[in-house]
Amino acid sequence: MPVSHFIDQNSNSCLDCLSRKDSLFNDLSDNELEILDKNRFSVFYNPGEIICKEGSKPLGLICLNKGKVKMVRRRLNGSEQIVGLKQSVDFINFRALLTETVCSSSSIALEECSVCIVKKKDFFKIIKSNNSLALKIIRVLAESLINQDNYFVNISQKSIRARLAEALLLINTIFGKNPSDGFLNVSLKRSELAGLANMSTNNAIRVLNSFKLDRIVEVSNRKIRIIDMEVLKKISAFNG
Amino acid sequence: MPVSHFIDQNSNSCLDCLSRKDSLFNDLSDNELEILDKNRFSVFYNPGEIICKEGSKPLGLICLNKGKVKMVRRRLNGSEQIVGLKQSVDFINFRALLTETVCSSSSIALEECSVCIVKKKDFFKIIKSNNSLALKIIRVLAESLINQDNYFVNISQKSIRARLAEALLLINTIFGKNPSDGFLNVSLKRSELAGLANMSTNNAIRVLNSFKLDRIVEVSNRKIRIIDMEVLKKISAFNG
DNA sequence: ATGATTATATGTTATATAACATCTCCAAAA
DNA sequence: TTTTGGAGATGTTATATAACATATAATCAT
Repeated sequence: MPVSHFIDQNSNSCLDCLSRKDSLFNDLSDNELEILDKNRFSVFYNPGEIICKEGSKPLGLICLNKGKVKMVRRRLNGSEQIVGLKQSVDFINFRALLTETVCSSSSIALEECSVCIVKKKDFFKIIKSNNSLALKIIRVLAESLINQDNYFVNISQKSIRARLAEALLLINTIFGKNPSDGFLNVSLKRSELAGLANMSTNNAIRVLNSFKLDRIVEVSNRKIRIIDMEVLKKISAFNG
Repeated sequence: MPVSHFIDQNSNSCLDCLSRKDSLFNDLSDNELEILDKNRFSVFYNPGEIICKEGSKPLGLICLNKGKVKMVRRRLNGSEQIVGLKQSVDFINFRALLTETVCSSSSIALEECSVCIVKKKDFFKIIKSNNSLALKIIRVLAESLINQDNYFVNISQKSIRARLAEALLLINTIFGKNPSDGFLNVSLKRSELAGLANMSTNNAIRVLNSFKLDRIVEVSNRKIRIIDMEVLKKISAFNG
């Protein structure tokens, strides 16, 4: 499988990485970037491949430069629960790195992905000396706590209908839509929608079809287009 | 209601606050402590009183010196969901402070409580200049993300029986038991147990009674003693 | 292309949990 | 004392969602 068409963009150096501008590293000094860069390496993943597995410890700071990733944990019954979606330029399995514990979820490529891996030691060296970076990380972590909180409300309080609506809105927010045809910018199986909205695959299929009948979304295989965003928001908010 | 019996301990100065030793502030310099102390004030709360309300912004850094607190959010149907338990020396509504957003849950005193409130500006001044404190906060936040993650698994994957078992174990972990008689060190209504384990009050009552019949716990009104910790752990782990 | 495998669709049934309805008990107020 | 109200207990019913079964369609490997 060809992956070479996006090797060039990130593999030279952190200093001229285009993705860096949108990351937590946007205002590091050249000196700091050189430290991060020294032991850095890039890895490419094909769709479905595991980047970092639940239960293992991350090799280093994993920076998703290109592609889309799902964060997955296995349920007690064996099915998969999707606890997050990542795109460039997100850090992956970041909490596990910071706490030096095992990952509570696996990161799995949804499409061709390119990641950079920075040595843990190098990363810690920077945050130990760069207070403004540390403050940024605090803010990001605190924000993701709030996100998780909202996620929690969805799962614990809302009906499957509201949850699926929420899941579609989340996909729209994170991955966006194709500007030309308006379809959501990612291809997910029904079982993945189910994992994201925390319900059985069966119910994800049924609810999605009911949205389709109600002309709230357009569905053709795995391509989904949101027709009526407002109604979807109402459904997700009020269990409608 | 008399509260004066514990005023003395914390109201003098951050420098000689006994609780500080167990907090994130344990190795601040005297100079830094003086900054925190300058605009600090203490507040006492009676059981049931709201310390900081969901939807509001915290006045400053709220440091729980004494007493027990529940973190509560109101459900869509009006009932209360308990999203956390706090004891001394925890910071309360800390995320909202860090992100300067509104609180996603209310902090409510479970018994007589004493809190110190440090001016937001003073707190930020310290973390901006003290990198090792910033790193500690990063770690604490990352750890609470992991906690929330586990909480999430409970609520979304386990049966009510497993969830109630988990709730009892959590209470035991956070508040501990009375050394003399072994009863859990807090008095909660059935509806509060229900809120913590995310189920209807009815079901909390029923499941607790079934635990009692099975001789897993001893219950007398709101006093609960865990008899068989191992069985409780099994139930919470395997939906037993 | 063709068969094999996996995903999707849809009807039916089972089940966990919430909701409702009483009833009792206890504590605080009158 | 009586009264009142909230908490707890317990039986019954309703309902949302999962589980199962089977058929069809789509995707993948050969």
